[in-house]
Amino acid sequence: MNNKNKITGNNLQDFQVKPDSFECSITVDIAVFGYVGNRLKLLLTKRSAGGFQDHWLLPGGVMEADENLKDCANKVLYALTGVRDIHFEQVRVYASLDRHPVKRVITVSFYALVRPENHSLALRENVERIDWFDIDGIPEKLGFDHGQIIRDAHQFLKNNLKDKLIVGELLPETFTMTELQTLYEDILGVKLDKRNFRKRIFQMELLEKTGRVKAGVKGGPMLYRYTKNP
Amino acid sequence: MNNKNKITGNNLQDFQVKPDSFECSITVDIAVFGYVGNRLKLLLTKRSAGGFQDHWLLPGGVMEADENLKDCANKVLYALTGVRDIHFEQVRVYASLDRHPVKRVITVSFYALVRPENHSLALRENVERIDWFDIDGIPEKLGFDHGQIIRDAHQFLKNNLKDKLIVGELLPETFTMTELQTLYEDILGVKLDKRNFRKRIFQMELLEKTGRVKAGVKGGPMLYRYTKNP
DNA sequence: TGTTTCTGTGTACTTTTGACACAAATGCTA
DNA sequence: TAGCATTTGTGTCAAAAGTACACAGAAACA
Repeated sequence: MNNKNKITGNNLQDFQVKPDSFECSITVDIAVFGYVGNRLKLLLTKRSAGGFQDHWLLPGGVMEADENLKDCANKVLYALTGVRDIHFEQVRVYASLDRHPVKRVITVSFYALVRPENHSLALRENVERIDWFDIDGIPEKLGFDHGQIIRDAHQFLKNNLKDKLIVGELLPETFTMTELQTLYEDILGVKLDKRNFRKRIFQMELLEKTGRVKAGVKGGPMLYRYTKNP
Repeated sequence: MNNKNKITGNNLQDFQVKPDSFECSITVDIAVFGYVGNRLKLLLTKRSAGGFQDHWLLPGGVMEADENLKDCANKVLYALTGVRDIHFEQVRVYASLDRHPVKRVITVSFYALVRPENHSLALRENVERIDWFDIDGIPEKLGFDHGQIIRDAHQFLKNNLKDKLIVGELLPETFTMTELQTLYEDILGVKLDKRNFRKRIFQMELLEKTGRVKAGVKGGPMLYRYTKNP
């Protein structure tokens, strides 16, 4: 194998001596954001075996030979949360040499938005605990480089929120303006003006009134839903 | 290996039977943008061996066991263009099962901005041609999924241009406002108003006058440079 | 039924964006 | 070298978007 071949790289057919690959695992880690009790939360797990037993970890899984990234992320998400076909997006790749203590692991991170009350959490084998954490109350003891992955995913979520109304699965089918605003505030970590927020949201023309008000709340707030065909 | 282990994934220590990996190559493809003759260009190569001989390809290379993504991207960029330590950024990962005809290949794409006149191109082994193409004149016959990778990288560049003045290496050390504006127009694919563009750029306070004017151009345009410590 | 708490709304001000034209500087050429 | 052609460099005004701000009405709760 000469160096030129390595550089030009794409022509893998040319390699006869040894393959252009090395022992390494490809994994997917998912930052699953949820919205519980008016707080933005992140789903973390704690392992009952192996290293990092006293650390919290993002849910993640190993990619297999016959699946692509989306399939893998879907599989992991479904297996851990029971959620299928949720909106999630690739964030970035982590491939430092020393990020895993045992072997080379290359990880692609995603983020997903779910509504926790739709899915009960179950402890799996090798998972000792699984819990939602306030975004500003993430445990300090995180395994691997998951602290960085979480920061990156949260920033990615903030950036996306600027343009798009991508709260997707985070809210119930119908919701009040205050609920939507509180969600925005919690994701962005800032306080927003009620009247200006409503102005901004309404002129996106993505929501419609349901005609019903939410019971049990003073003031009788109107319930909204996403417009079907925007 | 039970399924639970696969799902929780991060605990690779637990696997004794077979590793959580499969035969696959990790490669890096770089969308190298340059600016020649007032046109935004993209660097492409044509192979002289292997498949896709009549197709153009992004420069790319195989990652090795002892290097991380940045090192690998630097290596590839240096080997192909002679450029070192250039600003480049991760764009995204491509991992479809069928994107390479021979084996499983997972590719991380980057983009880089260089100034072609600083670096002469050399044909390497297995590279039959190497050339700059206008961004709106990219050949149709591209190997693998490089058409998609190029579109994604170009979009990424556009998005970044909105906030930051990241023209980095694309212009010479000193340049006129018109040159900078033409570059912006070519990256974004739109016409901009001269006075509004200058207003926007100046209030970023990233440029300073050199005090010299560019010779050979009517009107005697002022030359600017980046402010050293912003 | 009174009190408390939350909702829902409009206006004035500031900032940002976008459209638009002409005199001065230099290159070019006859 | 004089005149012409081209390119630079600059300001104002209008529209749009963003920001600050207060109070009456609805429903819960006691």
